[in-house]
Amino acid sequence: MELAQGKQKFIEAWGRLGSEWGINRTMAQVHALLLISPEALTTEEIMEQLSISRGNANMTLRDLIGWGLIEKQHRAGERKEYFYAEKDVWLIARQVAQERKKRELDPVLKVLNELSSIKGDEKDPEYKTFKKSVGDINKLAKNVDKTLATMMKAEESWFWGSIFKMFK
Amino acid sequence: MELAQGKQKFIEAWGRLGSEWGINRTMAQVHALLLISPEALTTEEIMEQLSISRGNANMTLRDLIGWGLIEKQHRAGERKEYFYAEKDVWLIARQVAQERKKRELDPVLKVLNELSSIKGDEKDPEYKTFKKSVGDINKLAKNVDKTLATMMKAEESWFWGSIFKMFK
DNA sequence: ATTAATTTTCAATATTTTTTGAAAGTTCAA
DNA sequence: TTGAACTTTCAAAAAATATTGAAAATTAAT
Repeated sequence: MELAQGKQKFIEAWGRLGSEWGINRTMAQVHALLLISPEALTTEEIMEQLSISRGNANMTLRDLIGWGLIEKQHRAGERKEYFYAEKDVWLIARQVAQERKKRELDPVLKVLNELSSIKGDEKDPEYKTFKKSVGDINKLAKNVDKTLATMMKAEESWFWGSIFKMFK
Repeated sequence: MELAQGKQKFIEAWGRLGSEWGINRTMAQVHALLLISPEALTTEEIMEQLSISRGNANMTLRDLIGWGLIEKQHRAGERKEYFYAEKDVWLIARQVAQERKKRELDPVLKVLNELSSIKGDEKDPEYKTFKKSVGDINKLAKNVDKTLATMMKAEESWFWGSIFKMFK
């Protein structure tokens, strides 16, 4: 396979994966494009390479900055802004984990905790089943939460090293 | 908070989380409803409680069966089908992990492996960056893959026990 | 201050995804 | 076999989400 073809495939695959996981396809594709670009790109170049509009490019780039995945760069004597992607994949993974934890897991944990404190008749099967399921999910979610928090502070080699030692 | 109110909140929260993670909102809500039901429910009851159409209920229930999260039950002398959700949360987590791995992670790993084998000029920054990023993502994805495979076979207490020992 | 380059905004439009509901299909007891 | 109970299908409609593009806002050099 040719490099140019490979790039296309990578951008497509990343976009598909993103949309299956609740991330806007275009956002994943812009990220993919920047990930494999040695140099920072301008909005113009991104628009052209992915055939998207200026408005779309602008909003998507802003979101990616919000996720901490890319940064704006300025060049002396130039008005244009350049965009460059963080290339450290472990850092990216932690960044995404952190954002999704904050935006999605934390709010659910809050609700689960509220729901865990509902009182009722222990003889009522409706109440018992509700309490059991909510309680179990709450415990699982807390474990996930703690693990993510640790992962966010960890070095990649240490993290996977420990995982695989544990699974040996 | 009342139990009835709590149930509503749980169904809503589960639906929201589902849609943020690429799972159809209705599917997550039907699953939530069944999770907190001590008894199996009929299509009719599900339609009514969630205010959804027969067609929607039917398709959603079939999907949930496909994910291995609920099962059909028959009752002697009755024509109607009843639906009952697996209540073991750890089993549910493993089931979901397994399905998503199969449907989404495995295809991406296949593409990444192909892309990793592309040859090119080591002096070309375009090639070098492509190769590095794809290679790094590939490694990370393989680690995730192995960890999920182990999790799928593991007992809950053992799994979290090991995780937290490791992070101590 | 002016202006040309560039970025941002957002109402309108397009696309994708989900849902509906009625018709067709199936099942089984009589 | 018939027909009532129930399930499945799927084309059409609705809802949700993403994208466009042109106008407005911003910026910085002169």
